[in-house]
Order: sequence, then C-alpha cells, then structure tokens
Amino acid sequence: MALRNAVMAALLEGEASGYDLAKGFDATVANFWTATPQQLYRELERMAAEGLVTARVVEQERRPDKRLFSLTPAGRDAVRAYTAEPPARPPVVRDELLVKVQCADAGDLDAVRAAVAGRMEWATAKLARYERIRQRLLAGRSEEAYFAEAERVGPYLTLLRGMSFERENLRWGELALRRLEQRSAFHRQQSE
Amino acid sequence: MALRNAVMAALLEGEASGYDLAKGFDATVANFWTATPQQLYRELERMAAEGLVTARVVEQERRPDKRLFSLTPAGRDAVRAYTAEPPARPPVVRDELLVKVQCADAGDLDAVRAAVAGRMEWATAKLARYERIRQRLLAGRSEEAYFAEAERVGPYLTLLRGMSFERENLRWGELALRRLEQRSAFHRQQSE
DNA sequence: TGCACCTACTCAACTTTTTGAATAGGTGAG
DNA sequence: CTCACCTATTCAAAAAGTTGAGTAGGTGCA
Repeated sequence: MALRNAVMAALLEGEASGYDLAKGFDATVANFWTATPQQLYRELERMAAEGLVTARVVEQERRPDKRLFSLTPAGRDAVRAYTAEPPARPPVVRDELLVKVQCADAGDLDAVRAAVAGRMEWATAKLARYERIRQRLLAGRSEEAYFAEAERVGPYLTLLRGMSFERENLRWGELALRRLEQRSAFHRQQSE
Repeated sequence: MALRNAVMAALLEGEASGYDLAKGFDATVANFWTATPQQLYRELERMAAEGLVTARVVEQERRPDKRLFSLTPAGRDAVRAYTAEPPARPPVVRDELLVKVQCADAGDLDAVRAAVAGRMEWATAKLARYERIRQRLLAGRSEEAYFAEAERVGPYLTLLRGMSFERENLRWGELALRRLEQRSAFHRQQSE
C-alpha cells in the first residue's frame, strides 16, 4: 500500500506506462522510492482494478503497444487522502556503503576507499542530472519567480532534497577518503 | 545475504544478544540498516549454523537468560571478504515524507506541512542522540586526536554521515516549510 | 492489587520485494 | 548480416521483510 502512493505521485506528472515508471519516470519519484518493473506492473494492475488509474492502450508502429496509465478522479481523491494520513514513518535507509565503512578497520581498507570514491563519482553524475532537471523546471525563471508562478512546488522541493543529499555525499566522501587514507598510511607504517 | 553484513558490522562493536541488536545496538549500524527482531534472530541463527558467530548463554538473575553472539575468526574473515566485494549498489531510499511533499500541490497542504515539521522535530532529537554518541566516542579528545589514536574510525565516519543527513533534513525542512506556507497563503487568497 | 511496560526470546503466517527468464519485434554498429 | 541492446510486458519462483501472538518473569507506580 506504500508503493501505491509513490506510483500516484509519479502519475501526477502525467500519463505513464509501466515501462516509463520502471525506467525512473523522469527521475523524480524514483529518487526517494525505488521499485522494480515487476512491482510496478503488478501495482498498476491492482490500482486499475480498484479504479484509481485507467489504462489507455496506445498502438505504436515499429514498437510493442503500450498501456499508458493515468489517475482517475478516484485516484486524485486517494492522493488527497494519502497526504492527509497520519505522520509518515521514518525513512527506510539501507546503504551498503555505510556498512562497509563501518567495517573498514576490520576489513579491506583500500577496497572501502575505492567504494567511497565510487559513490562520489556516482553522486557527481546524479547531481549533474538533477541540475539539468532543475533547469528544465525553472525554464529560465529565478527560483523566486518559480515559486511564485509554478502550479506545483512539490517536485521542485523534492528535487532540492535530492540535490542536497548528493552534495552531502560528496562532502562526506571527501572527508572519509582523507581519513581512511590516513589510516592506510598508518597501517603501512606499522607493518614496516 | 545483506542483512548478514550489517549484523557482522554491529558485532564488530562486541558481543550482543538478538535483543540488543533489535533495539538498535548502540544506535550505530541501525542508522543505515534497519531490521525487525524476527529478521535478526533468524539471521543470527543461520550465521551460527554457518560458523560465523558463536553464542554464549549468559544466565541472569531476575531476567531471562540471554544468548550473546560474537564473531568467530571465520566471521572476521567474512567481514574482510565482504568489504572487498564489488561496489556496493546505490542505497535503497524509501522516504514517505518526500512522496507526500511530491504530492503536496494535489494534496492536503497543511497536512504535508505538519509532516515536514514532524520530521524536523525527529531530526533534531536524532541529532542530539548522535551528538551524545559522538562525545562518548571522542572521550574528551579533539577530532584530530581521535583519528590519530582510535583503533577504529569506521563508526565515527558513519556517525558523521548520519549527522550531516539530519542536519540537511533540518535545513531543507525549513526551506520546504517556508515555501509550502507561501503556497498555502496563495491558495487562501485565491479562494477568497 | 492491578496495569502497563521492560527484558529476552520463539513460532507461524503473511506480504513485499527481488531475480531470472520468456516473448517479440525494432534499432544501430561494425 | 549478425550481435547486442532497446521497447514493453508477463510469468514463476525465491529471498527478504513484516505482523501478530505467545511465553515467562521483572519493575514501577498509584
């Protein structure tokens, strides 16, 4: 019942096929709620059965047909009801990288450093993608103008959170890399 | 096989019962890998069967006996092997609050603002807890001294990441609150 | 004395999520 | 022309995670 809310959030952006959603659907909701294709197709099926979404089959040339889903009025009501629901439970975090860092001292220091560096690279790429999306949303306007004019502010706000998250990954990664390097050097010294 | 790594990370801090781990085990690993008691008891059982941990029954007065688990040499080898494993997959994030914010414009604006405010309160409390743990780890030393002397830096580094995450929640929350308030006011105006 | 909640687990049933593969045509590179 | 990969989806099965209840004694408070 929780994936459902994420799917509705995604469909607020407009029609989408299961495949669109699986690919990350415009890189918005996918950033704070991930799901596999399977989950999405199944959930969309259920939601259609319950009348929250309708499917419109679009026949395509040179491509398999696709079913574009969109929110029904009942679906929009469900969005409203969902946002008014009792406080969201604390986020589920599951970050392997941090588990590795926690084990760093008892593990393979160099491999952990490489993992941190990898994450930083990833964060840099993601940040660039976010920035492109931001520019598209702003459409030339200043942030102030955007907030004054845009019909929706939700997607922009979540985008900002995503960006600050990745920036923190970079900031922290640099620090962690430096400290792990220090530790590596210390170990090398000791074994001499 | 992934929960297992988090359990090993926790056991690097020393012996723990399933119950200890379930409670959050010193608020370290639990911050980037959550699990229910059931999962932990089951996983510990499996790990014991595979020789990664050993259990030591401690009889207690006025309290049920407990089984304290600790890493075996094979468990320590597994930690080493784990940290050297191929790059960690990107973190699984699943934050209902952001889904709600994404839906804010189509949903109940006031409820969403309340949810953001709730998260901020939670972040403040968490930050305070983190700070206490940090002081305990530092044990009066400066950070520089800590990194030079401490036998393990992993737990401190992950703690720093947790702290920066919560600080970002606060920073972003303030901004989001302001913008959502703006929007609320705008809607009130329009309906007059 | 009763109630609520804490320690310390275990069992069973359930739901959710992940993984792997199958189908079926289309596109692009060498 | 072949190979790899893209669109678009479905099926089946395994792994992971959640929920609820049960046991059994202990503490704290009014």
